[in-house]
Amino acid sequence: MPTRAENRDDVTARILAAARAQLGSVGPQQLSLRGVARDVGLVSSAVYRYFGSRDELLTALIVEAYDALGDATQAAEVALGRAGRVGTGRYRRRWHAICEGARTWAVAHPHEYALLYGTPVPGYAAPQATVGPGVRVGLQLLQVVHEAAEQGALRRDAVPPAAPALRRQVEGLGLDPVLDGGTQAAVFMAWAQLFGTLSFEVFGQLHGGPDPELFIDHVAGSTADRVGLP
Amino acid sequence: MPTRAENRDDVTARILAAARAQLGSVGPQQLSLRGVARDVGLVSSAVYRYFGSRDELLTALIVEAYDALGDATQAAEVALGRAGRVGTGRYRRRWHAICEGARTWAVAHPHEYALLYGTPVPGYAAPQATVGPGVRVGLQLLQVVHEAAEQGALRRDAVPPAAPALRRQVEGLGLDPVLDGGTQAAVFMAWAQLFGTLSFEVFGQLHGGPDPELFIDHVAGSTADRVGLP
DNA sequence: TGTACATCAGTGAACGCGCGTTCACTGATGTAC
DNA sequence: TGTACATCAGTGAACGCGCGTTCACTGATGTAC
Repeated sequence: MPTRAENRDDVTARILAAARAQLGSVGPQQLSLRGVARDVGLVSSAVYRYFGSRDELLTALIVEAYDALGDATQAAEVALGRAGRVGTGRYRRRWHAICEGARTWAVAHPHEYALLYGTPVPGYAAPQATVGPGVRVGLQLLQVVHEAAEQGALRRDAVPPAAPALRRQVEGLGLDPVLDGGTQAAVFMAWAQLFGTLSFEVFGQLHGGPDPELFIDHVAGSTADRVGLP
Repeated sequence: MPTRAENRDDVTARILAAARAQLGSVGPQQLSLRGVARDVGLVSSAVYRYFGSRDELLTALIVEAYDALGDATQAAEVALGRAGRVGTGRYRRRWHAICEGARTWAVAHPHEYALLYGTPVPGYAAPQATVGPGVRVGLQLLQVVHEAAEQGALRRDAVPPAAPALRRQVEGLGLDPVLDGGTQAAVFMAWAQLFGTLSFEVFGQLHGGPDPELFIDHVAGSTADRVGLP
């Protein structure tokens, strides 16, 4: 006999699952609260016991999706095992694992990807709660470079020089006390490169261009160079 | 006294203008045929004399927007005048002009930008007509590199090496007979980097990150390096 | 130049749809004494 | 342990909305002879 609280958690999870499933076949803008309610077997108004509005449901989905993506890339890194911890090129292997893990997730979940990196849902203002999960992959990339720098392994000469104004501005963000602004800017660039590439693939801009699988590997390798990974 | 054909062109243009204007305040998915009709001062069914369906109207808008973007970047290049034709760094100046022209347009027309590079409109399959206009900026970037190569000015040692499989695949696309696959792959990367960066800015992912204006300059410079521009 | 007919733009009503959200309600689950 | 009351999940009807598209129509613009 489930307690009330247990039941509540269960139904909440089922609503989210149904919403996630709906994103499997339809874009974020099309996601309808009534449709979700139907799939769960609830009357539409019942959903309001769990989420105050459609926007709240969307926020929960966004956080969930960011976390799923972050989990995927983290798992890809962890899956390297020893190869990610020791030996020449361990930083590059981790970097590659993150990039390819992100691609795998994006291709497998195009609508969830669109929810995160596509056109913002209109009238929806991303609340603070989505910021943290939203930068997980970026921080993960930064972390690899950070560790390489701590080990003195970073090849700073491979990092493209940045204008002083940009360096100062980026350093002012206080993201990483170890890395200079130019290197941090390179990580930002790599981050935008990664998701730009994924968006091109998922949104169909790469049609008639390079093969996505070969291409992401090339992208990972080139960006690894430019952030100075050995 | 306008002839019938003139009138038709005029009304078609007014419908498109109203749709474009609607994109100024609302995303592509929200764009409604009835709303457009209202703005033009027509009854909704009258629009069907000009566009067979909402999708046809969308297609026309997409082509128009791609062309507006392409015109903007081309104009930015042309505005360089002599500086874009002679002297050391002329290729880099053109490359910068294109990147910054694209950013200016994107920031000024966020919803049109979203129409082109955001989440694809659901149920809408981009027809052939959008392919040509859709690659204008990419081809423009390629052209700069192509000309540099023809003048023997390209620094191929600055281009990151690409895996043979990718080189072959890209060369098989038959886009440019002068440039090797590795260089073409670098142009593709730069292209994805540019629009990845713009999407991050327009869609709000760059919040709390690098200053967009400083950043796009850095992006343009770094990508110019990596495609081998002198 | 004038007439007869065809073409076409625009109207207004209607169809059928799905949406988010509110509200008064019922009945079951939990809590306090 | 039993009773009285409070909390809460879920119901079903309703509100008001805007949407894309179809259709028979009117009246004006064009064309052929």
